[in-house]
Amino acid sequence: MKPFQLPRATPTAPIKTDWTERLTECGLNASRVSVSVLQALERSDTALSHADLLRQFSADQATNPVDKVTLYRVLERLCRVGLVQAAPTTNRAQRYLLAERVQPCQFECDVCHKAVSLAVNAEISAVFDSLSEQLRAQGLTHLHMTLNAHGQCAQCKPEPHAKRL
Amino acid sequence: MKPFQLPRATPTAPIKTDWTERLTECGLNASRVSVSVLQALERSDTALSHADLLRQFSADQATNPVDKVTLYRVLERLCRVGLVQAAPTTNRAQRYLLAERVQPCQFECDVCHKAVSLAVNAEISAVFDSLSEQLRAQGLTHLHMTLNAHGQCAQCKPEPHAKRL
DNA sequence: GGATTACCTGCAACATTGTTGCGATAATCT
DNA sequence: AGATTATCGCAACAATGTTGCAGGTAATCC
Repeated sequence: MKPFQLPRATPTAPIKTDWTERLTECGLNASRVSVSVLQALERSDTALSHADLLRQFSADQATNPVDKVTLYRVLERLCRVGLVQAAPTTNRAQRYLLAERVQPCQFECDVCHKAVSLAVNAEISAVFDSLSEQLRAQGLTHLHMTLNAHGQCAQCKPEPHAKRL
Repeated sequence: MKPFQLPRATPTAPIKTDWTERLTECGLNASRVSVSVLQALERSDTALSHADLLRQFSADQATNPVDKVTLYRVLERLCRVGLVQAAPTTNRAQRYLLAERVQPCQFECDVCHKAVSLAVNAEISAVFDSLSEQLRAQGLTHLHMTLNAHGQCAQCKPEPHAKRL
């Protein structure tokens, strides 16, 4: 199984990166680990897994050690308040990215787990908007919305009626 | 954390349930475990996890024993050929259902992982169709497409500017 | 129909990912 | 500064998924 990599995130607007203030606004403490995680996600082009983040932190272990359990809890908190978004993959590895950078439309290969971003046109935006409304009407706080396609990429495509694979 | 439950699947058309034939068409053997899994998914109203299926099979262990590794591999095969669909959740537990029963639009609460199905209207169908085309153009075999919204349900909604949660 | 080949199954051991409990520490409030 | 409460870190654990390999079963070839 080839490694999974989310495509580059392309933020549409500049992100407010005063993490101390944003954490406070969300009712969280501006703690060392929380801020470090947000900064790491901000620096990264791609969505990062728990393991990725842990690796980064263990690199400068002397200056900024982070426990794995703490990291899980920080990520859970950041997701809960909506600053960060978890992107589940069929890979079973959770990946995290700043909520502002969520990719709305993606294709993921069920075999190799490669991801491809799809173009977002006006129709899709309209659908997202109308669904947002439907969600609010049902008392659901909608933090983000994604459209995911699954299947096989060109490399992994099976011959449909071959006797065997 | 409350247990996660996918909503009832509502197939739009009757499913062709001659699993032996369908497996053969896909280039797979109509083996005991494969057929059992497909039948179990067919019987079930909801998407089933690997653990759910294993529990079912161990109930009639004498007649139909299934190894957990075999089950993982069967599910992987069925997903690969597109008969079955894996539905990843933010829960980290993979759930499986017949591809024909995939729910296209869902909301999942990031806190309690409860899922709610959303109405599919003509606009959404149109978007799905246009994306299907875009996928084919890129050499991607599109087996299914889902629109997922995440956030907090009414029960789990945080007070936005409260001092603490 | 028997040999060959590819597919499928089961067991054991292992790897990865995430969780719980609890005492210690650090951030925030007054 | 002192009280209060969120956050952190460690250890142990739980759940989920994977690899390697030996053997079994089904499909194909001659």
